[in-house]
Amino acid sequence: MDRVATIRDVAARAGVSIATVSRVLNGSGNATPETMEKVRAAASDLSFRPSTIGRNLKAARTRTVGVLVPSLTNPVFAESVAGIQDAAAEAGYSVLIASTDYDPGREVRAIEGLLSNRVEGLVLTVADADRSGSLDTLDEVRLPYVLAYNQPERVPRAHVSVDNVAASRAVVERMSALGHRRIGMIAGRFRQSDRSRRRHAGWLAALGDAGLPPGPVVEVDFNETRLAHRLAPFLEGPERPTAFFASNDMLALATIRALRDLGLSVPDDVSVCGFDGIEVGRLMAPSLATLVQPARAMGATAFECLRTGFSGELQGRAVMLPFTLRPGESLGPAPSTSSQALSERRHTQS
Amino acid sequence: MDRVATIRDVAARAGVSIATVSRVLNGSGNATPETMEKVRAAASDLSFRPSTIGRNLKAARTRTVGVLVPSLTNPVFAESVAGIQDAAAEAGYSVLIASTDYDPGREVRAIEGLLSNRVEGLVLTVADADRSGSLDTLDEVRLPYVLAYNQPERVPRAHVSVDNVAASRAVVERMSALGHRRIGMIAGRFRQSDRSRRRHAGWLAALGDAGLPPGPVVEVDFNETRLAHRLAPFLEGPERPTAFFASNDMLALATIRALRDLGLSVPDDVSVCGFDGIEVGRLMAPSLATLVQPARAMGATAFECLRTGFSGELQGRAVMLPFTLRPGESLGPAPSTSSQALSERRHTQS
DNA sequence: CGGGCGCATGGAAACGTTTCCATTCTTCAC
DNA sequence: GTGAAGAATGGAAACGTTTCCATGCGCCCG
Repeated sequence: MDRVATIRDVAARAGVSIATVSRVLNGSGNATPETMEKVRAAASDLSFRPSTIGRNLKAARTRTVGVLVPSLTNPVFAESVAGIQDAAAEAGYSVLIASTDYDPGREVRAIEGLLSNRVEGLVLTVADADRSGSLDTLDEVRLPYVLAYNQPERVPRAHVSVDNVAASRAVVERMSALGHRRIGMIAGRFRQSDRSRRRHAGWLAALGDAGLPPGPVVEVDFNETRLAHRLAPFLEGPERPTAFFASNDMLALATIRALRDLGLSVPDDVSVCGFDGIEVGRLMAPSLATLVQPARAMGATAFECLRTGFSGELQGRAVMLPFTLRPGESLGPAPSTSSQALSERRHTQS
Repeated sequence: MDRVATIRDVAARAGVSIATVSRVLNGSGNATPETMEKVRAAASDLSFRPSTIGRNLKAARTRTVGVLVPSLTNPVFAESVAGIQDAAAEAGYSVLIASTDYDPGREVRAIEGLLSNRVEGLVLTVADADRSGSLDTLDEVRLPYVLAYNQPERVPRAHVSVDNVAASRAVVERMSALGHRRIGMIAGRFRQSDRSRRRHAGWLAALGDAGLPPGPVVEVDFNETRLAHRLAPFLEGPERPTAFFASNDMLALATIRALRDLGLSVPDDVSVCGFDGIEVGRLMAPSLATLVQPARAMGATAFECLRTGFSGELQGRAVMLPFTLRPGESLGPAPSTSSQALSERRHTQS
């Protein structure tokens, strides 16, 4: 009696067959007005909700998509998941979610789980789309998927992203226009992230075009949050960078924090620009200059691609979303007499 | 041929019955070593993954929990979802997620969807746990659920939260100890949020205990991000507050931003303390002082309560998690000669 | 040497739907 | 009035599992 009502209960109460109940409730086939009325009344009395699991079994489709992200606590992924969510709800799909916390073991288990749940497809962001066991598995079982944020270089895989190289160029060009000549980069591990590699490539290319020498590159781990000791070695001497490009916003925030801890002012001594466009960046002081990816649209678009079968026949296709450069107080003009002013201020401050 | 393998395919390939395949793969019942070997080989050849949907239908349990949050893009919810995720993965549960974006219509649809998917229980955060149609629905169908963050006042409902009143008192006591005598509050709409009401109550009580008059209360909408015009009226005159307590961190950030826009310095002119303990608060300048809720543990605990049947017989029970006050640069001592210093600075700045 | 016991295995039902097909009944045209 | 067409409805199969029950077999013990 605590059991939830089944279609059989409804049929019994309405005095019809289960076939009729099904037809009435799904609007398929015809039925007498009074039959429809009886059925609807019975269903409502019992607060009957068709079991999607029974339905799925029969229909061999689940109307469920899987989502796999490295972390929900990074706003850029949270936002993209929200976009997927919106689009999925709109289309009547459910969303089964899993996060990996950058743990390969958890990643394969998560994929196994989603596969067992017979999701119709996946939207996911992996560390390295060129070298991913999980993606190989998906290819093997022929389950459609669309990558978000990833931009595979060698293996053709359906993905939605921004043009990371062009976007990074835009950042560097901006810095260059502001008078910066020595521009460093803080980047996620190249071996672990296709995005980081691409963004580094764009940085390097733009520097070349501008005739500037590449500044220091600091590779850091995803969850590294104390960067002061990593940056300190590069901040001595007259050749020190006046600007840093961070390969994502969390790194940019950590960088700003570290620079402050080291007694430097942002942007007076050193400018910082991030990549992602997280919203909190607007609220802080100094507000974060960043290359904005349309995160919500990224998720929504990825879902839409998936739903419209984009990755079935059209495998390996890519959608590039537009990016914009959001100005912010963390990115200012290069200091004019940088070396003196800086040294003095640091002495008085410490 | 593009079909995924079923247990029947495995049985055929191994030359045994489906019953045997099921037993071997589930480790239930006995089987000859060579039979087990054959079955495992066949399953692996076909990369067979038992369909949880077939399994669920039979077992009448889905090993799936539903999660409903107002928004995934608020870090405090994202973090709690991550905690649920962790605990669920650990326990072999899948997580079906839905977000409402503070839209009641979306909320009921989301609940309907989760119900149809036959989740075994829900962890959710609603606007007002005392007046929620969704919760009434859940009570009606007797589906176990545990609230996270919510702290219902009148209706007994299982929940995991911090003691919002005590926590708010702690904030006010801290402010009072720092010399603040006029303390305002920025709060989410009371009608829409039990948390906001509780935190307001704590604020009020603590002020009373300290013999301080209640400062201005500014009620704002959830997604209101430009607060300058709302705050401006309260920042004139000698009786203006020297500190604001914001009922959540997003509001605190918006408040700091607004104060800066109005030419005030945080914390030299006005202090601000938030509530939630979001991580980004640490990274910004000034770093955010905030009442820290253990968000991840909140999610994990809520899931655990759900799993262990907490809300079945033990309906209406509550778990209170410990909170801490995280100091931050946004909360400093009250300005000594506040009125003169402030007025002058404002004039020179604007 | 025979009876019984226990182990390995298979057959079949059940879970909650949808849907094909068959059946009954109405109705209309000739 | 008769036949056919079509509408309303019901019966039953199917989806992929798990699990109860039955069957067959080998072996041990008396």
